[in-house]
Amino acid sequence: MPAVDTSPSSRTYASHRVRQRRRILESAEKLFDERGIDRVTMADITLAAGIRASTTYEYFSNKDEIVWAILGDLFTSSAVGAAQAMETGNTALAKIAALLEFMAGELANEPAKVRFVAQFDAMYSRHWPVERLLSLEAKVSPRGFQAFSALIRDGIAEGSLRPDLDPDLTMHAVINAVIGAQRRLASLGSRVESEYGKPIDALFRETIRIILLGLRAPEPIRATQKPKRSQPKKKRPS
Amino acid sequence: MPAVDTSPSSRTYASHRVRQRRRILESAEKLFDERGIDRVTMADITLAAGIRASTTYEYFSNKDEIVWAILGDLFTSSAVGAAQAMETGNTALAKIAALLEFMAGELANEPAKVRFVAQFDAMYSRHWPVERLLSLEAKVSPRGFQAFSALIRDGIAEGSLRPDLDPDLTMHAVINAVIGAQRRLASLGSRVESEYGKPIDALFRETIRIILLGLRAPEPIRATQKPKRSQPKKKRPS
Amino acid sequence: MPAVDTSPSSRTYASHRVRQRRRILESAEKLFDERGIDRVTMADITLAAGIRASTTYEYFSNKDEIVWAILGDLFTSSAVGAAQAMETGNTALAKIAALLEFMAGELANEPAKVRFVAQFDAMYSRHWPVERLLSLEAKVSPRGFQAFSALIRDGIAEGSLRPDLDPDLTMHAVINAVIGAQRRLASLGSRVESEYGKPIDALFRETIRIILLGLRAPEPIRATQKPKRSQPKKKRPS
Amino acid sequence: MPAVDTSPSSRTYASHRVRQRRRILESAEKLFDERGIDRVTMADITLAAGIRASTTYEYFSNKDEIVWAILGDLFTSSAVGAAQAMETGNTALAKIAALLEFMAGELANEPAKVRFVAQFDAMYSRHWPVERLLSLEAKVSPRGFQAFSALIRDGIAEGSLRPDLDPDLTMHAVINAVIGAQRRLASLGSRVESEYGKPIDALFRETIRIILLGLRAPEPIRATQKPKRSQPKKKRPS
DNA sequence: AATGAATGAGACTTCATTCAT
DNA sequence: GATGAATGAAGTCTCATTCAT
Repeated sequence: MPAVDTSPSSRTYASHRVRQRRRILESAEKLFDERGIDRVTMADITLAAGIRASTTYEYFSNKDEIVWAILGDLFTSSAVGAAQAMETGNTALAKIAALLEFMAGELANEPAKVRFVAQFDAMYSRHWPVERLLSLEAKVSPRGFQAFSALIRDGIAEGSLRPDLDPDLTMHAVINAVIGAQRRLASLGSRVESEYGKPIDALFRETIRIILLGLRAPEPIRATQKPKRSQPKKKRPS
Repeated sequence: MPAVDTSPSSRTYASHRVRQRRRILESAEKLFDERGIDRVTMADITLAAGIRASTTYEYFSNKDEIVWAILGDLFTSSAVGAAQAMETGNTALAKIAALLEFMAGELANEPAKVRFVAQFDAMYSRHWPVERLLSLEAKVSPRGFQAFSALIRDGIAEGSLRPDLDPDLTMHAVINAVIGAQRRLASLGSRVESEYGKPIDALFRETIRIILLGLRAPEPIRATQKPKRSQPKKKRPS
Repeated sequence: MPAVDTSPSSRTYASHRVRQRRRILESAEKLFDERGIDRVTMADITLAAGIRASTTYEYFSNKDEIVWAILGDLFTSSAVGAAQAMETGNTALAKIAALLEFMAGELANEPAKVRFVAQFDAMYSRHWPVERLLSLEAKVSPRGFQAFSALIRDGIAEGSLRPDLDPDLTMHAVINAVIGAQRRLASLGSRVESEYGKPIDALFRETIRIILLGLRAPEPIRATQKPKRSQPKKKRPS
Repeated sequence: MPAVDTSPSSRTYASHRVRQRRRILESAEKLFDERGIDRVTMADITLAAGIRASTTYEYFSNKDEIVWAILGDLFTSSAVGAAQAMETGNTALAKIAALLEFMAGELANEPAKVRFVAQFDAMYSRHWPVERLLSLEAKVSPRGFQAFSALIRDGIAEGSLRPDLDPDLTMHAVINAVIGAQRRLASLGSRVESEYGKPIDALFRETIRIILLGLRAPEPIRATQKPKRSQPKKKRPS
């Protein structure tokens, strides 16, 4: 991407195309969230974008391409954010905490995006061409999930994580659970508060806290000393 | 399938009706899982059930009714199973463990059912009449979620759960996370193994283990003794 | 019709059949009026009659037969009433007045019946087998419309009707106009009052009055002078 | 039809659209007349118009819209014609005569249009949204029916109409009767001649003649003698 | 006599997509 | 590059009617 004259110079064909494309994607994303992907028609999308249905085909060859494009954007920004978040931690536990915290942020700030991926997972992930999904994920987290095993191993070695964790299993399980929780909360939306009586964010952060408690090494140091006072001081990790 | 006309007294209109209804629901459930609810047509369902499209309307007034009927059955059997499971535990922690274990069983034995509910949550729960959902849930768990708060309180009192848990929050967070994890694994299906390299069941049980570790009171006994030997003995809860 | 045990003895098959048949016809007539003949389904009719759709076919071989049956009843009772009414008059003018008055009564007392025939005229009379219609009408007014010509001739002779009327045309024109007016008022129903600001009955009687004024021989009193030359000169207005 | 692409500037999208729309309406009108509104399907209409069923929905969002469009056209052209006709008369009686004559012309020249409105009145006017009907009528005859009262009053004042007419009632009654007669004759169509033995036009004109005779002031000329006592005595016949 | 069940035939409508302008 | 028009293919649902019980 060598300085595509994105925003500034705007009289070019190229920049116009980019803008139109973005408008279509934004309309689509909004509608997909409001009504569900399968309940949105091409006409809905394009009208909301202020163009005519047939024009859309100048930008996307069909509806699926729109879904893929949105998905790609979402994956990318998620992956970038997650990677950045993990850089902030010192210990393995802190890295994991930062990752989960990043996901809490996504849920709080961009629930629509989370819902979109939730839809995709539930409805399409099993039916759409696997190769394409894989290539999307590969682009996003190049080294795949191998890094996770190393992370757990590091944490055990440095003493921030429980020693009895399975390096090849734990992190996948944690990620899956947290993503699952995040998407479920996003999907239920306002129904969460009306049914559970608690704000979404509080629920999600409690989930994170419990999971981190489950990962953390059980008081390795303090064990030799007076364990009594230990808990009261404890604050939510993260 | 030797005895064809099983079920209640056959040959009656009523029993025939029940059987036909069941056939339709089974066909529908299978197809919904295979293709996604919105990608299944009434004609698909009825042909799979061995009847003609118009006949279906003698049993269900429209497609949504079929979805609701399946959903109702699923909710009911889940709720019954969950309640039974929880009766087996002595401590609060054991009850919770039994509940989560029940969900692991669902995932392992009836992934299609789990996937169906996952679809519903992601696609329809926000768009379908709320009242109906609520009445369904009310029928299923009459006392709603109040019991959860009491459970946590009991656990703290009896010493099986961490004392710093929030009785009104924790259990909701746990349930949400575990349901989220369960449904996500069910939705991803075989992709889990090909991407994570681990069987679904192992991942889910690891999730359960970590969460229970996070809930459990931190080694109240060990504090007075030699902590060294403690972990080796530890077994997965459940 | 040799004393068919219609109402009294009611345990017979025959009487049961007659009652069921009547219930079907009554339900149908009501619904036809409420929704329009083509908008009523067999299921509607039979459910309203408290029987099941398939049972209807024990009484009427199809929907059209129901329409014909209702139509036949209506024609018959109208024809009988009209004939009776006309017997009351002494002069031709009085007979005609009595006939029109009878139609005012129908409109006031049985608007639903009038509307039904209006529907039939507008929608079906041109499309349904003509022979059947004719045979229905023949049964109803055996001598057809020939009697009308004689009536006008009598009226002219006796001096109650204008001498310049065309015996073979006038009465048909009058009947057509009055039936047209009657059915239109019945069809418009409550819209008449809200648009014209006058009750249906008042409008219809004014119509009758004007027509009778148009038919009546002009000023029998004036006969004191020279009546001979007056009418011959008259020409059609307009 | 030499010049095919008549109408406004052809070749434009707009003009094409107008032409297509007209073709659809013409096909529909024809079929509605031939078979009855409810017996005509969208497919019938579109095929008759030389397009495909789905194309119709580019022009009318459903069948009802087609009916309304036709109705609107018919109302408008009728109202315009009626207004023009009434301008030709000098006296009130002449105006009324001109109006009725205009309706005779409609019946003779455009029976299909008359039949369409007859159908609508009988079948739909009571069931379709009243507001829409009213707005249609309002557009057509802005001053509504108030003008009619004035007309009768004028006629009485100038001596062309009977002095004992009710200004607020008579004209409504006349219009209703004549419309009723007109539509009935149109609806019965060829059955009129075969049953009554008289051509439609003759019957309708006889109706007009009688009504006008009923409205006209009785023999103003004969006033050469003693006119004073004649009218006051007159009472409603019947 | 009554009716539950079944269904063929179709009606209306939607929508992604193509194509000529 | 944009778009009006057109449409095939499908989908949901309705209903008069038949038939076995």
